[in-house]
Amino acid sequence: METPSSSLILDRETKASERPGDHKDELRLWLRMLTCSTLIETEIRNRLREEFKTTLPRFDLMAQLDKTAVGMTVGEVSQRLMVSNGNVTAVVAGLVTDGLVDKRSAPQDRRVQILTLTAQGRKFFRAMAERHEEWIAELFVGLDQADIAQLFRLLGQTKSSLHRAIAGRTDQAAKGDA
Amino acid sequence: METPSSSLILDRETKASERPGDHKDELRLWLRMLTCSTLIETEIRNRLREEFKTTLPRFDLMAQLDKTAVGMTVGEVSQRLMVSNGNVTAVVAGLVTDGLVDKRSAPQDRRVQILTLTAQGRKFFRAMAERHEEWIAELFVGLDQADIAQLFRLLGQTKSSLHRAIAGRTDQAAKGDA
DNA sequence: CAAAAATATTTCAGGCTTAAAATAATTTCT
DNA sequence: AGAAATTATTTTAAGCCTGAAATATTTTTG
Repeated sequence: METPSSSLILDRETKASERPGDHKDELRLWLRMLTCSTLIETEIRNRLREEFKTTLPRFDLMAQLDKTAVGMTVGEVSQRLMVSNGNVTAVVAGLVTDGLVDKRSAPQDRRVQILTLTAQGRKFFRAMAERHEEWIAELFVGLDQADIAQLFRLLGQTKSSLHRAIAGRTDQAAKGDA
Repeated sequence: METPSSSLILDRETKASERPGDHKDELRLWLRMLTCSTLIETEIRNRLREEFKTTLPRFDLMAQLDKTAVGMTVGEVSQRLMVSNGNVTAVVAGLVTDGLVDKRSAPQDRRVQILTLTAQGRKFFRAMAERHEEWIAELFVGLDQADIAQLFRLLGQTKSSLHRAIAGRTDQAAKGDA
């Protein structure tokens, strides 16, 4: 039950906590995050094209393969990159054609394809990775160490929140299907 | 010239400020931001498909048109969404087919195409926008008001830094071309 | 052991996206 | 006015990406 005066106050100073159902702050936050991501991604795409004549999906895929000595399966890569299997298949096809990636079925389980960087691929990737790291640093140059640490921490919280919310909904959907 | 002892210290406690040329923190920050963006975007895509049988590019385009009463040109939309003109042309084509968007050349300048939401389009978009806002709030539920404000502020700084860095490089490239 | 279930990948159809070239219309310059 | 430059959009070719269906292989089960 509200008194008349409290709803007058509500009209004049609208704090988020006093407006159930309003989530404009979260929305603005998301839009700003998306703007930042898009700006960075577009810039990196442009530089990869200009300086290395390649694409971001190819760079990302090679980055995964560079992390391992023994190679990685299609499924592993698709999970880590958060893209579909079919997409990995397609991008790998291009990289194999260019001699940057090697693909062979595992001897003990012929369903599985093992992907590795070729010597040429590894060398090429390492050169790109070095430049890539410099580009990123250049883009974040307006933030000092403390800002970076804080932002990293807050995005860590965000990531946890996202995983919980998404897992929660996925579970519900699965229950509904059963 | 370094004394032997100072390089020993450098080996043992590697602070970023003591390692010129190392930018691992910025890289980790970018990867975490990308993870968050990708998780949110994928989840929103899934929900738009399931609940409204539509796509994120269509939603984003309609969101721009919903902001104006008089309509928007193809160029304006492409600039705001940070996508190519050709892309807007293609997505609009689908929306026009579905009766959600109206497209007509401006009477005073026949190069220009004016895009507006149809009545049906506006109604459909508003329904989606309401759900969309709820979804975003749900995803960020693990952050309190202070976290959101702080993250928003830091992303604002990031955005400025990006604009400066990108403008700087674009200028240089233009100078090189001249 | 053979059928059924599970797993890993590929194929397919359809939509998104871009850069560059082409088209169309307007504005500027002489 | 007429040529040249500019502006707005579309087209095109190529690559990325997805979900769903298909294929191939291995594991589980009866």
